[in-house]
Amino acid sequence: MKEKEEQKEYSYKHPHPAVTTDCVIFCFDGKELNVLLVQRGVEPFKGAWAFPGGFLHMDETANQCALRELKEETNLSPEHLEQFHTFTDVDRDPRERVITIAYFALVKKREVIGGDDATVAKWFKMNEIPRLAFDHDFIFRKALTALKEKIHFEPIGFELLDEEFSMPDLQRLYEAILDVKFDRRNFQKKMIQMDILEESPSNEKNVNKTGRSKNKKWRFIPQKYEDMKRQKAFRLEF
Amino acid sequence: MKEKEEQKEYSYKHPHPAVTTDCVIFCFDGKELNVLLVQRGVEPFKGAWAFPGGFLHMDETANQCALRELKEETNLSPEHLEQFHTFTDVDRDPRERVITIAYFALVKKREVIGGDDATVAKWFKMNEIPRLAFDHDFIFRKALTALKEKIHFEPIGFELLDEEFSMPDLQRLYEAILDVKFDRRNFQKKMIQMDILEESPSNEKNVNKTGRSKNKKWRFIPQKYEDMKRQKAFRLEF
DNA sequence: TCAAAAGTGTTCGCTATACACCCATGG
DNA sequence: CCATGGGTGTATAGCGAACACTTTTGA
Repeated sequence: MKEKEEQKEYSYKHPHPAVTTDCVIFCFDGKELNVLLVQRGVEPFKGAWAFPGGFLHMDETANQCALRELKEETNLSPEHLEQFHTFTDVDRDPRERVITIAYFALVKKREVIGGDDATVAKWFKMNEIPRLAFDHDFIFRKALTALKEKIHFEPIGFELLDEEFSMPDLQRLYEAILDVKFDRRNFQKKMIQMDILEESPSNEKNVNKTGRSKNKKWRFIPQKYEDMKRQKAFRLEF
Repeated sequence: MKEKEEQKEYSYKHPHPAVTTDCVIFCFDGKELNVLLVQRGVEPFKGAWAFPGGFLHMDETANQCALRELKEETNLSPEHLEQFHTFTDVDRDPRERVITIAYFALVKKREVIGGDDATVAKWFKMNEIPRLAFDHDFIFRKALTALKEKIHFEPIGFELLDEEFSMPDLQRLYEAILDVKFDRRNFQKKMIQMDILEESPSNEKNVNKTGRSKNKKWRFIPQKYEDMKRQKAFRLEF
């Protein structure tokens, strides 16, 4: 045993597990959900795909760690990371005892992604996701569940869309996330009466002879959402 | 520095945080929610009240750790522990870097509680909770929020009641947890039409001349809940 | 004896749901 | 030209919300 090469500088009276964060990042390509994966460059699971993440530093919170690793490995900086579960199975990492604090986030369309060093990062459509490293398959299933639950209570879906979007865009997004089909007219009615959207000014220019708009765009107004939330609970159900 | 006295036997190449679990345990005394606290016997925060919990062993999951500590410190063994958040503030423990995985659970009425060794454990009414050790005040607020959210989707409230309970009992429970007031008749109607309850056989014996029952009791039927859940989502809203 | 709790049904208004037509776009 | 997608309105049924009277219990 060459102890010199593997210097163990940090000692504790009791054993400590290693702690990592992992991020499940979703985007929407207009048709379906996509998920961001990075390809592992080192053992274990070298070559396999996994969620971006890494070890917690002693001077950062888990949230900061997740943001840092995400920036390093994929150049993404989501506005809002949501911690959804901590995974602690004893054997989930073959190297040593590692627990991981998992986050999910939604990012607009397909912002730039690029590895820092040799990291390869890539978007995967939901039905093209390969077998993942470690217990990341399990983490992914939990993330999907957490996302579905969350979107019932918070209008986080808008983080996936451009500032201006059409009602069918929004509907496709919700249908992709919740894996259901809605009636167009009822979906629109519900969205409008929630009073968190605003018509785009450009709609006025696109009125045809019969008085109907074409290619109608909407905007999500966070302030309106805050106002609405104070009165009644947000509840997105169909 | 007397290194001998403080033997550091576990060494790592990179620094590792310590990992603990903490449990926020709720019970219902028929009128309001209560929370289980233990009094700390050692520094830091010696004498202060905190949630039962302790350090994660290397051969157990966080869930097992939470159950073990709970059993040791309070002699409780809840059927279902719900992990709701992991707290990672850098300075949340003055001794060293410690992150804690927090759980909440609901237990029936006032089952036995007793410390293992010198641990003092005690139920506190919601409005009589003292300042807590560490960041446990913060953890508590998060636990309450998590409980309220959870009870909208899962009929976990029944874990707090005896096998047989009256409708007013159940209503008081929900009112205590959600901090709202319901109309008796609408509450009962909603509960009944969810089709997860069953009348107690003893109700038949308690019918008076006018044909009404008195002291009517109900039971929660998990199987009915499973059946119902397959058809439509459980949604407890008023 | 009296006040508070508990058992029981009905009405109304809103909203979720189902549904049809016309126009625009692009292949 | 035709198929697909998108813009718009109405009718109905079911559920949530408001509400009153009587009996029982216990102070």
